[in-house]
Amino acid sequence: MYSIQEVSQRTGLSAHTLRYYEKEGLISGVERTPGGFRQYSDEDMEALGLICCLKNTGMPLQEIASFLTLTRRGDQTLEERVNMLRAHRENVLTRMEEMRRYLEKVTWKLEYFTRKLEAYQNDGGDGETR
Amino acid sequence: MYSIQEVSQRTGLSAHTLRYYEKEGLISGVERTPGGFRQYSDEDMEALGLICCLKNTGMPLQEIASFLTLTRRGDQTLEERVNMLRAHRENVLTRMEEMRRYLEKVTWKLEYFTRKLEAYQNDGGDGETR
DNA sequence: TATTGACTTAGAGTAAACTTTAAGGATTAG
DNA sequence: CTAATCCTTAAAGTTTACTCTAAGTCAATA
Repeated sequence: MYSIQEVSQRTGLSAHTLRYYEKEGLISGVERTPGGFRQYSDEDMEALGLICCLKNTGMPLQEIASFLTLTRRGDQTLEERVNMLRAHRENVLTRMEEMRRYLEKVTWKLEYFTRKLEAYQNDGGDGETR
Repeated sequence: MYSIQEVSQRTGLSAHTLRYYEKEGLISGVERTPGGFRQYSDEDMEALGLICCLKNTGMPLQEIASFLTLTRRGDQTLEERVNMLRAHRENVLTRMEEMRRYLEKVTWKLEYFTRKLEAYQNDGGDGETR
């Protein structure tokens, strides 16, 4: 079992954010000490791993919350979850491909500017304030 | 010369967004008709192309604005611009690699759930509400 | 000429994902 | 025991990037 601080360090999410995620329904059923402190189980950590994974590939928190709500409803929601993941995966692949194309253009621009800079420097643009 | 509607269609940015970008200093010096309507030149279109490119690779609008402000100051800012682009390119590459790793994990999860779903369906989970 | 529809501005409103604040209760090192 | 630290909730505030509204101006057409 892990305290909220430990979980924060392991996941890179702030304690604030962890509570926020709980409020938003991303995680639920986190155990508490008699004093009311959160105690995260390994299962919770597992779920948080998936949350980060989906978040970092651009899934909105609301959709992540839906996904994890389905997970809690058990195997009868497997098909829906598979569909969600499949759609998400396609989206990510599309975005990555788009990104790759845009990055190519950035690379060309960079090369163009680099050549232009060299020309400018060789041409006496350096420090010559005459 | 293009009207704001034409530019909107060509760039995929709404007319609202185009005016917003102007207000935020991303573009400037857009010509006007006697009546005050915006008339975008090919140069403006060129700049908008770069803006979209940088935006779609995740550069914040503020930074894009800085970049284009430097561009307007001319060749003496070439070095700074090259540095910005280089740094941006590195960031994008890093993010893409991170993305790739996260997507891999999503793919595993998807495969795992798919197998689990098949097992569930073959096991009579289909419509049997008994 | 009248009307439709696109354009103008300033400024308010929205959505997502936090982040901070306020006010106070619990736990632990010394 | 007590100070320091960590925890609690509810709610307000922040940032980014739009998006919309209101009130009015301009242009083309029937």
